Amino acid sequence: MSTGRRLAKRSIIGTKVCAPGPEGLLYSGVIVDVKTPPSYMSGKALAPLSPPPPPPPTFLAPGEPQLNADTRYLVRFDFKTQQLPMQHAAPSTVSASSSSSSSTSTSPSDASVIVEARRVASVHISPAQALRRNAMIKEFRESDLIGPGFRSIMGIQLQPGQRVFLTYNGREQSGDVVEHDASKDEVVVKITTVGNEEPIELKKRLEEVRLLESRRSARLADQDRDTDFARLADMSGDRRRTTTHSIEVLPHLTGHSNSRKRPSSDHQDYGSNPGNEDQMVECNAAMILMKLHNPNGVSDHCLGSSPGSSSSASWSSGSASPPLSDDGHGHGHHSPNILSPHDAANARIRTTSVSTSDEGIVIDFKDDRKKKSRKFRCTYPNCSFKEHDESKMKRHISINHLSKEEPDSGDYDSCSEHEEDFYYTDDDGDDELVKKPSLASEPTLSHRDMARPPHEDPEYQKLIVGNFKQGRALHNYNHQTHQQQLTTAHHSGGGRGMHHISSIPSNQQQQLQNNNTSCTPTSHLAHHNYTSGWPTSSPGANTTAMPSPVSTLNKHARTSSSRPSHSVAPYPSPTFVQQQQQQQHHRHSSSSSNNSNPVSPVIHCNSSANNMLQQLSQQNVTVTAHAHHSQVQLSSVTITPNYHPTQQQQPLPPHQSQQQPQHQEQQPPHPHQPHVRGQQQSTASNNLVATNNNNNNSMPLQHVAVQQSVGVAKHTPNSPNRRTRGENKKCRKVYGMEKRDQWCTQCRWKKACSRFGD
DNA sequence: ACTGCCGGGAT
DNA sequence: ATCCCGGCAGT
Repeated sequence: MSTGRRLAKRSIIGTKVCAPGPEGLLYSGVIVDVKTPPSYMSGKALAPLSPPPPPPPTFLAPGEPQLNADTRYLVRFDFKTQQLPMQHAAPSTVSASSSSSSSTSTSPSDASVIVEARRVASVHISPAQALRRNAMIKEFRESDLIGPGFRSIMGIQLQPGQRVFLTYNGREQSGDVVEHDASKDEVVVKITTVGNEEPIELKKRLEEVRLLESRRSARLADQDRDTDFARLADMSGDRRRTTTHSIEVLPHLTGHSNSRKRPSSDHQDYGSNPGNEDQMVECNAAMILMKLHNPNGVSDHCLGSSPGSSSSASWSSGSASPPLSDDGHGHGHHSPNILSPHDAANARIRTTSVSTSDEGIVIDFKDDRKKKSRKFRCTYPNCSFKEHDESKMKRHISINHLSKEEPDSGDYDSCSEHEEDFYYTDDDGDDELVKKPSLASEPTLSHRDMARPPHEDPEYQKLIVGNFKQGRALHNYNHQTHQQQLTTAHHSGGGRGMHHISSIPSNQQQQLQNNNTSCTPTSHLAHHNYTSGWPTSSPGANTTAMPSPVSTLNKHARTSSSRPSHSVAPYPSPTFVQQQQQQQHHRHSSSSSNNSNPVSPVIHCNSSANNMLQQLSQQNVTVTAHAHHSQVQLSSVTITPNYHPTQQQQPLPPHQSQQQPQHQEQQPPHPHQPHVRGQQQSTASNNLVATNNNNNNSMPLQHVAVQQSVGVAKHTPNSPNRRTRGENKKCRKVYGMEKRDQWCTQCRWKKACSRFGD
């Protein structure tokens, strides 16, 4: 701002808000100044009459007394003035006069419009300042502003054409309001999705749309961009499809103009790299990865291991937009990621409704030949019915076990209720070897679950958790007869909720997974394969609740410090760990509500780890799970491509250091099972390694290693040796923001305090 | 939400 | 070397 010093972080100045702009629309902007009542003069008279305004209160914290209803906020809109149908003259933008007289009160409100031709009389202006010169500044009352600390979007009547942001497919999309029916709380938003020329219209509730773009770090934005290969592939053309707005967004909105923005070390900033070479490099890398995952060249689900990415990146790159992760059929590998939503949707539906057992990710590797030879086995307790025809199987379940009336159509595939899916399983011969009861539940991860990083979208999680709870509440009903085998000791809602998933129409599941937009289905926590068919599941496998690695992703316990003063908590002994596991077991896995990641239901499942491993094994990845030291909880998961065509994983000795892929001679008929169980039950091991070759096609052996390292000091990849947070007072605390110049240099630089450091 | 501070970019 | 800031992670 006007002071050379950088603003205090919590100064209200710089806050991003939305304010009414031209045509009754709301535009984003930044508070650049606050005028408190004493200095406030009538907005209309402001520009011409007032003397040069006093320097703005630089360190004005929100909530400070002088902020009251009379306070006026100068908001600099993010768009450029030239683009506006407003009438302030462009010349004024270059006038350095502080009394720019060109400002006219053109807005419907009493806010005055001025153009920032600032008191910065200095000769030199930075590019950023130059940019700002084009910005339009208006003055608003507090009540005019929408944003954090001001009004919320609720209660606002959105005008058609209003630019809004919403979460679509797990990522932020901008769109334009087509219509807002406040009475129905329904906002129709038109968005243009990548890879889809046709804008689509979504119905959202008001609370689901945002006026401001999410405040995401440039890095995250990069990550988002960079790892979305579908998007990349589509980016050759016009990257920025803008909709009807003619207002050009300032570059900084899109994260490109920040001169300080560091080019991410692990992510190329394509935004600033118009030549697409880097994109190509990364695309190629992605292709290679995918080939690694599936040497057969069959199009693969991109589980998303971005090259060189850290743990979080690995997952989040899986954030891979929905379209790119779904279809494994027949696209070769030329552009596996480019799918029309239609295709993707079909694939998804197909996956959800057809695959019932060992699929999830796996299904996509199966070719048609495979499918033809499939056999389905009823998993309902005490029923060993087998059937080659899936429809018949469903019919069998429906009629015999679910006591359903036969639907008119008799077409179980198109039936919207897929409860039957829950009670049968793919019974391929080779599957049978693998599926011992102890292994219990089938992989419940559709690869979508794996690919999508819900932690990236808090809204998404919120929604789903909410839905799950809702579902739990709603579904205390007639399924109890089918529950017996689920959990004997603890019959709380978790199991029921899980169970319930089976009755969710696959298209809804898909929609939920995919899109948290309008549809609000009920409970979706788990996948239909949740254990029910496996009454003899071993206790250990059955209830090892493993909280979602995704939700806690990338949280590394800071257990080591370069600081001597830092006391490192003793790691729990392996026994302790086991006790923990058992406790959790006894507490019952219905603690599903504790799990914040309903999207990867495998986590909730019996032997969920195994399932996940199975899934991941198909991806030829190594999963490294770092557990929090005090719980058996995955604190982070690292997935790395791990191609060992001729080797398999072997269980790690408990003391073995983690993150070392272990190998084992290939060829045990069904290797993963005993190993996993052994580990889980007997061992007390901090490491859990599962091997798995349960793939039904003849892919090369792959392995998965999940290493639960309990209590082993882990460092965040980018912050090894991070010192623990000091207990002592820091300059900030001692002096406060007001006396920042009294801080020690380190504190000023956001470094470890050198004055009060511990 | 706030805060400490690391990593790393800019100058 | 200094300044600055994004962002992670602990509280």
